[in-house]
Amino acid sequence: MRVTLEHVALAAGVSRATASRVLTGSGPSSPDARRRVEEVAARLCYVADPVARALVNGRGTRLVVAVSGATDDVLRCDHLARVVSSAARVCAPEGLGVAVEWLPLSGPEPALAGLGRDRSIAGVVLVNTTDRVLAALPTALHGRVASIGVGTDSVPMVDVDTGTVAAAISARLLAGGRRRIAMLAGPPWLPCTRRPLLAYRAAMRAAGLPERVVAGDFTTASGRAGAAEVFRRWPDTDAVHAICDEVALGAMQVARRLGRQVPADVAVIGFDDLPAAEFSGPGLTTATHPVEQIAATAAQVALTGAADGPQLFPSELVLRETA
Amino acid sequence: MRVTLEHVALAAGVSRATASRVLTGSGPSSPDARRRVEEVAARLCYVADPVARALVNGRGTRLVVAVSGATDDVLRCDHLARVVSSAARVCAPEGLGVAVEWLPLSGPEPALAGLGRDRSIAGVVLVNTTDRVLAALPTALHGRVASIGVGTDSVPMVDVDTGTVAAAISARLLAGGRRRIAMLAGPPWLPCTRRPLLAYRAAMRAAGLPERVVAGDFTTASGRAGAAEVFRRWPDTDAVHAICDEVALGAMQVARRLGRQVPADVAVIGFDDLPAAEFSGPGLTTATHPVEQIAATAAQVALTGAADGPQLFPSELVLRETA
DNA sequence: CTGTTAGCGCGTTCAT
DNA sequence: ATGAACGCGCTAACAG
Repeated sequence: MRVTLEHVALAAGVSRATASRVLTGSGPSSPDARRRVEEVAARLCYVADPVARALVNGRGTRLVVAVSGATDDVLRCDHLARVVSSAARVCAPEGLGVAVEWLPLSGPEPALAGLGRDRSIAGVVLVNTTDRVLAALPTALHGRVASIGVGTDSVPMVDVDTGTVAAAISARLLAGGRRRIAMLAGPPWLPCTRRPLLAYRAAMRAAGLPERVVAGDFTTASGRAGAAEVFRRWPDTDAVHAICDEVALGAMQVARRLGRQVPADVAVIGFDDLPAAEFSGPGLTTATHPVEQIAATAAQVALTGAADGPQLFPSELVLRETA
Repeated sequence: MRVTLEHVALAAGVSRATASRVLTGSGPSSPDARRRVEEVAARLCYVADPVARALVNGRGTRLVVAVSGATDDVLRCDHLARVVSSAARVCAPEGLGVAVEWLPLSGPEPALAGLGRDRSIAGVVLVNTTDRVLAALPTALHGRVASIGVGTDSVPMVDVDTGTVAAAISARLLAGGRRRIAMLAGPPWLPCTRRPLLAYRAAMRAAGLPERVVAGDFTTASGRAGAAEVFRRWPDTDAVHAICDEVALGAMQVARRLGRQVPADVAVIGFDDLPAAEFSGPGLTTATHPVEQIAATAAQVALTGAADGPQLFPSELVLRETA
């Protein structure tokens, strides 16, 4: 039934070792043997068992996407789904699968330590990494880990260039005559959200304008709560810079409910360029986020260990009607 | 460095076999031995290597999500991402990973046959299954496959109850006074899209109304093209029943571009309840689609082989402004 | 109930 | 250049 290396070697009249050398391309082999083995392998549709292969060379069979968050609800978000799916596409050709793991924000770190011990793990992609996780990263993982968002000297990072695009967003709002600009920022414990926040602050300082910052997370509920707080504390706010589209969409709902016209009274800009941004009425001005490309790169880096310094992908403004 | 079963057995003063029996719970073991082994395993943070385990009992290390489609772009869609991510959540605790594979619509079937041969595959979840794939399914996969959409006697199916909800959608449109109702249907080669189509036809027939069907796929581009064709062939159309939200959103764009008011002139109903449906202006009336739940169930079935007949999950209408 | 033995399928030393 | 032998970590069959 199952065609193994043994069958191939037997049919080709060589030993398993020779057949292995030919098929993996490692080690010497005579042109004659090579031809025969390859012919037999093709005819028998032989494919090496990734499991046995992983066992012997200890490379593991799966890439783990590890997500930090307060609860394991973080495993349920659409953004993560895109990351996982994209990683799965780059893993499939190697015979590898993708798994997801939740890294709690606080409490002991059994999950993280477990990743270092698990021999079946070929690589780890960190998502929403915290300083705490970075510090506690098992050394056993060095060389086969990548982080989406923020990294360290020993863990390579991949992300979209949120700093540059956040500056462009501030510039866009200022150019449109807005002067009382609020930012709906990300969670303070999430290092990768600091870049857009710093860019916003720098822009406000350069323009001689006050900062109006409310922290939250990436949900529309957070957008609603954040906008409510903004308009309560600073009723004359004429622009909202949201950390992401979902937050922006939630903020728009509240703005309208409070009698503000968008964009006449309040301009809104998000980030991610989700499908919802195109179809919202009015169309949400936002910026692109190459999630799939970032995830694919992170997976490659985690698997190969080949990191050529931090990788920042560009983001482009998508101008619609809200700003 | 690496703590293996050998270490645990040694430290507990028993043989590997006994330690294995204790930890897997298979086979007899004295209470005394059990206590010692478990204590040592916990202290050493021992976790069995899923790779070695998979090699010996031949259960495989990954679940493959196999998607039929004209091109491998089907691996890039958001819906699939949700399926993969959800499957990954149920696989992770078992030490399994998830992979994705593209099954071409035509040409030879090396991909499908390869899945049957690959010993590293613990289970297969079919997505967008065609009759052709179902017919060519390797018997080696029997008992560890599940299909999202449509199945056969030997491959269990899991899906949302599209027939019932499509009937409810037709009823809603009719109750709203619509009489010239068009359907933007799915690809004819995709069996699982036949249920909503049949429900629509039955409703039209029962109401003594003519059918207006245009086939397409699940993209907004297809929604735009479909709507353009609908309004060209039947300019008096007063309602559009779209196979999914993306199509509905595209159709709405075209309807407005053509001077139709939504919902005054044309009612629109989609399916999926995507985030974009909530934020579109006007809010899109649609129906829920428990994608994550379906995918999780399909993964369970594929992994355990425990299929209690076809599983249909209910869908509920979400009434917003477009119908 | 337990320990010993024998593989699972493959890569990789060693000899030759 | 090739083949024999060993080992990866674990479970299953057997004998005690």
